[in-house]
Amino acid sequence: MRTLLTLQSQLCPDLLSVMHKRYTVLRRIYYLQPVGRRSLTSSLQMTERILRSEVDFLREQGLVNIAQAGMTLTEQGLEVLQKLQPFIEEYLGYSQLSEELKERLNIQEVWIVPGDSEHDEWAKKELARAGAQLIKSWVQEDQVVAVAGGSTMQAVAESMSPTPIFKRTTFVPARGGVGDAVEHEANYIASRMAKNSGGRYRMLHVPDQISEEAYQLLTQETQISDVLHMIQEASVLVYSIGDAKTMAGRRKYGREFMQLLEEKQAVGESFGYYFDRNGTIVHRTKTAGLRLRDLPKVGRKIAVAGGASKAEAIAAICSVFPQDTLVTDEAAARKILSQNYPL
Amino acid sequence: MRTLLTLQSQLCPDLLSVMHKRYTVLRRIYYLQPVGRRSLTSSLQMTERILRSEVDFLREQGLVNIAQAGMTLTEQGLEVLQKLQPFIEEYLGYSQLSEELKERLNIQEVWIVPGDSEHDEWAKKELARAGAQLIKSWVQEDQVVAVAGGSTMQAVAESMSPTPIFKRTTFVPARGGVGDAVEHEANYIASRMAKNSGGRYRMLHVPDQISEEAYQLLTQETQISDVLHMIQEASVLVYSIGDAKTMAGRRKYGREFMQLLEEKQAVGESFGYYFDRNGTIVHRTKTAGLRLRDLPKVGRKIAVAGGASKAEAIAAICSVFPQDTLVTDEAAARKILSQNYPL
DNA sequence: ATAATAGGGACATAATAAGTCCCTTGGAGG
DNA sequence: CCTCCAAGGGACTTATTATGTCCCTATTAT
Repeated sequence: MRTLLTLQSQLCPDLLSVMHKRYTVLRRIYYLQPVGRRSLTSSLQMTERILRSEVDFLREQGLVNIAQAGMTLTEQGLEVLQKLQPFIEEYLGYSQLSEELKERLNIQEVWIVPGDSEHDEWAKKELARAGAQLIKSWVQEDQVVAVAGGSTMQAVAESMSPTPIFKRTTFVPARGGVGDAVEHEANYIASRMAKNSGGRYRMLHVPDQISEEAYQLLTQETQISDVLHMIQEASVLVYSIGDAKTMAGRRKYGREFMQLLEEKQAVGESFGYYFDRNGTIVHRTKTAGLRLRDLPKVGRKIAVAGGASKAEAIAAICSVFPQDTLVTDEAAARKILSQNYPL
Repeated sequence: MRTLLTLQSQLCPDLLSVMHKRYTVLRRIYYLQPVGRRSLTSSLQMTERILRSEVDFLREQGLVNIAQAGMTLTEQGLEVLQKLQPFIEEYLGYSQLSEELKERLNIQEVWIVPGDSEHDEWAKKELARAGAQLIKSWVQEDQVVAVAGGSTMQAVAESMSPTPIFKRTTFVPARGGVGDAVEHEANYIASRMAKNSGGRYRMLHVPDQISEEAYQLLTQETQISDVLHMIQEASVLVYSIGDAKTMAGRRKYGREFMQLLEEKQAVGESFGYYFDRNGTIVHRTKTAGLRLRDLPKVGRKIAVAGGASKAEAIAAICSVFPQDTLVTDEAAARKILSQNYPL
């Protein structure tokens, strides 16, 4: 069933919102029947005229009965109401979830996609698609978008599609390479995003783990300092959140490093910063790029992360710095809400 | 799955057609890609402007890629196309079916609802709902609607909903009682239709099987002759089709009558006329009301009948007199098309 | 009786869809 | 190398639809 709803949300998103609106009207009539137009409008917070058009339509379809005493559901209307309920709940369970998450994590905006992106490839694509759409809706001309690395970010990059605005958008890596596989490196992802969206990109080639002297020298190169400046002026930051266990398996760092993370109880990582469940930074990768203190200047910070195993890390990063937008999946959302992570 | 589509077809039918339209565009692009706007318009028989709006939307959703060389599907677009296919086929399989039926039976208009109304209560309601909607869309002010009897007609009556036009509509039975249960009698059904639609009704109380003398006397009563005149001036006739087997079980006629029907190979009945598979009338109930020779004067004749077992009867009645509208279900439609009933 | 609430009609206006025409660009073919 | 065709895209007008606004009449409970 989910499939149809998901497909429709791509092919005709209005369909679902209209369906939802009419369903809401139906349900409200059912609860209050017989009810007049005026009380319905105030109850539904619609303008009277709009409500009236909807009601006229519903009557035309034979779903509501409209008489002197007020409106009532017909037998058919009741049937539709009842049979539609599970679908609607599925459709808007997420918006309810997202409301709860917003409050719980103190985030301005939360998008939730169905499923578990950790185990379901389709769900991961949905997550990425949502992220890509969000970027598209937020970017304006001549802005810089800083992107982090990781497999989720890669999926986002592949979901980008061209729009005229992107022609004047520059994608930059939030930080230099962090020792991942090439296709997960921020540099690569910035380039893919630009490729798929029709935008420009700049790379930041600063090796990890170099001496302080070498670093200072490098950052004086105009090629590099230019990009560094762009990064610090980024209007949008898009990043994902790694969880401790996956990090442990993937990073090429040595055993001591893993022990350090374990000792300090790191639960997650984002663009090179490792944090514990209280949101305390326990380690930072030594590489050039966006620093924590640059974040307040970034206009929009979009976190894209899903899967139940990342729940703790997602919850924790909200304490690291104030989030404004989170794109996640149902699995992570429910896990976060079901557990009492510290604020 | 069917449920969601069915519900949506009630709650937001126009949006489903939008979905269909976009799907068609997607599919055509897939076949012809890379394809230009002009060739698409001629191929899809849309105006250029409309096609353009749709394509813009699809690009916005990241489903099509739009480049100098023409339009192509994105990976996502292909995915949506493929996953949506079964749903679309389900949604419009019926319109294809109805095209075939129109040609096969030489009917102007055919409506098909999902399922088998013989075994599925929900399907029967759908059938009735479609019938009721059709009546609603055809009736104009101050017209007379003649209705026949039967359980299907009863369901149609219960699916009627009020509309201003019905206030000036009169429902009359097509013929007098035919010895069925009260709730299946044409008289009762006319009254229920009027009740549920907000219209007026007149009854025709002429007993079956009375002597010729008594009949002549009765039809001179103004009460009765008035109604008879109304019937003969009916603008819309709504009737169902009974199949031989059900008739055998339900009628209260004696064994001789059943033998007669069997002898003459009757396959169906409509408003008192029994016919064989060639469309020859083999018996007519002796009761007052609409006669076959009145039919050409009736503006619109709507037959509502479903269920596989009625397939033969439905096919046969098209030879009895020219049909213009048939409302049936998937089961009957497929059965009719799968068999070679005589023309 | 009367006040409150019901639905419904009518019309202006805002928003959006659709029709129409023309432009620039890139590539295939002469 | 040039020409021409078909590609997408911009810009404007017109038609259609949705919405806002205001007011009317009928019913019903007090």
